[in-house]
Amino acid sequence: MSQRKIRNMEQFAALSGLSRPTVSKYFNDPASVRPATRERIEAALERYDFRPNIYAVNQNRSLTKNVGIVVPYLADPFFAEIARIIQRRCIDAGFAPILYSAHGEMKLENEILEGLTALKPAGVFLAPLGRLSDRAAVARFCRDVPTVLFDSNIEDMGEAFVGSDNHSFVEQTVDYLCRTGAPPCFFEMRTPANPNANKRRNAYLRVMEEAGHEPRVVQIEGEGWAFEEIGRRGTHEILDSGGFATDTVLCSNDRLAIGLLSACYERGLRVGRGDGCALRVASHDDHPFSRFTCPSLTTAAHEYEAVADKCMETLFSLIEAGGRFSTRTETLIPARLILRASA
Amino acid sequence: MSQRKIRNMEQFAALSGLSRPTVSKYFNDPASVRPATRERIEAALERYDFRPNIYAVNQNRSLTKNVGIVVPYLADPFFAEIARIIQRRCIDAGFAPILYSAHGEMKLENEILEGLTALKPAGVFLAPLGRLSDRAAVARFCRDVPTVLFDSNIEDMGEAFVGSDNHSFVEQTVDYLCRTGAPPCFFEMRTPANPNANKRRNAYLRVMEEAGHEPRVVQIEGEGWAFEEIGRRGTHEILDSGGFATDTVLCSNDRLAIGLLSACYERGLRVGRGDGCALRVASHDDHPFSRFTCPSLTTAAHEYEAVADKCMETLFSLIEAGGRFSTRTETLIPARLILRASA
DNA sequence: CCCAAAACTTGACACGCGCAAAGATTATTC
DNA sequence: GAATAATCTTTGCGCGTGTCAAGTTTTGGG
Repeated sequence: MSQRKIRNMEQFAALSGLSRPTVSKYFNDPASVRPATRERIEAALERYDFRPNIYAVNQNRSLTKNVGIVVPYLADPFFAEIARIIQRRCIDAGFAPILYSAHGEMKLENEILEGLTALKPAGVFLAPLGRLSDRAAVARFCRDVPTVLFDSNIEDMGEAFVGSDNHSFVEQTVDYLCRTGAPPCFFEMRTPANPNANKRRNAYLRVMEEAGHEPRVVQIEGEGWAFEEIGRRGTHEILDSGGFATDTVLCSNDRLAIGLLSACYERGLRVGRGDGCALRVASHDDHPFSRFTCPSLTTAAHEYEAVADKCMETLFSLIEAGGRFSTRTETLIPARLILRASA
Repeated sequence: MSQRKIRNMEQFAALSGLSRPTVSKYFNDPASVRPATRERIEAALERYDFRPNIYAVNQNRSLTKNVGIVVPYLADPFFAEIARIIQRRCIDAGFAPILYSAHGEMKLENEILEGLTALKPAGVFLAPLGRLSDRAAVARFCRDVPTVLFDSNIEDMGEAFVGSDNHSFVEQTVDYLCRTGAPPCFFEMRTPANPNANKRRNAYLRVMEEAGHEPRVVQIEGEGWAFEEIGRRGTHEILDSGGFATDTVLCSNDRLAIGLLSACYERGLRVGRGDGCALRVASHDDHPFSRFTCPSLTTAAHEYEAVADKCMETLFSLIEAGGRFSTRTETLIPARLILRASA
């Protein structure tokens, strides 16, 4: 490799014995130049290791190759995992994904959206904070940037939504629990940030009624994203004041369940479906750690890959459609029940 | 707010009744213009909502406001947490942090570094993969971009290193365990990806010898980043073949410990320091979930905030120094012992 | 070998802003 | 109120690439 540094495409074109416009064409679409020409460029590319200045490139483009991925809380392994998969898909598709986390704060989400607008991305995957989102700011963003909402739906916002079929999640866990023991009560936060929580509660109510069981919802207090601690404290409070109404608890999500299991352990309460167990616990999400709780957690799993694939597919057609869909589509992906030791 | 869209700074300057260079000065440093002028610009800003085109801005700046943050595996909550704090600090300091995860793959780490070079960042925080890193690629990157290594040290690479004082971590856990019961054996992966693992083993050997105890290292097989599963399987294998040499186990890191605790639970083996407990377990990192394991995990905690602060401080002085330090500094931050139920 | 089509070169303008020099206008100080 | 400093305006070049039009060369088919 030559030591000499290439300053711009002009120089590089000269070194490869071609004109700058031809080289420019190549970088925009390698298939648009004659094979022999492509080979010459690629040979030169190996020797001189030149990359077009992305700032100069994007200055004239109205549409960049950037794709934004915005999640509400990256320290939540569920989002880390889904972001990881989407990001990989973007790279494989030739896009430049940029990952952002709002860290649970509205202010930060707004800042991210504003900064992202300035990047002129080809498209954005946005999992909004939910209840804490600044709806006006999100709406403004969706107006300016082709956006696919995921995980957390906000009505009429973005060009499409890809998320979980919460009814499928709850139906499967409730069905299983009812089939194998007492009907579950439903354990959740009173004021959840995420709209999925409300959908899950409603699904629980419906499924229980359809099955002829009396639904019982247990709501605990707590704000923020420290779900495990909220679940742990809430469980202690419930156990201090008489315990759960049934011996079967269905948690709104795995992180609450992790806290619940932790509290049960602290009290010497055995959880599981065997003899000597005081409680059965199930949940939703298949959080990466739910395999390692004590006992391991029976849960309804997201189809991470399917969600990511559907997201990508949706964004592709959105980009091809020029950034707008005529009608907003909503895709809900069903769950997969995973039986483990807790229920 | 006027509906009319501002195309460029020229237009915006006209609308605020000023010249473009003055407005340009304002955006580069609001304090560099007269207060009266600033007010006029900010008034116009509220009415017209203009932002300089970042691509045009960065094209001419030799130094952008971008800061890269590269971690080896974002689905590991430890990295999610440290990245979160650093990112916030960057924003507060007026930088534009961009977060990347290599997802445990060398190929991806290389791609990230290449793409990051093209962004001409003011500086980069890099936590390399470690053993799996392409040393030549990392070296080349560090040559081109002002880099502060963190978490995982690679000799002589980057302008500075900020990480954990692994000796302090191990010293505190070993001391505590020896003081309160049997000296621990050391539980780790045979071929760890992260250099900290080796430092911890060496520290264990030294501290044990200094205390006059015989060190015992237990190594389990496994590749990749699924530490919990590796720890769980490894523990089962050990328990199948006679068990640990002592009733006290010190894990190299919390994620292995989570797997170990999971395996113990599956076998009905009680962990903790009370009567009827078969095993004491301690570890290192204060992983965000170690509070909720069963039992909760005694561990040596990273000073997340201190590490992040030191990282920022180092990058600031690096940027001020023009991207190069005359001598490479290494900062090691000691641990804080956190006593919980497992030991 | 000729001819049309395809692919290339040449030359030039555009993008939006940083930056610098020179002159004009304000603020500050004594 | 004059001298000085600070700030602003005007003018214009430069950054590296996209893109276009016109002209030139190469390619492939008959």
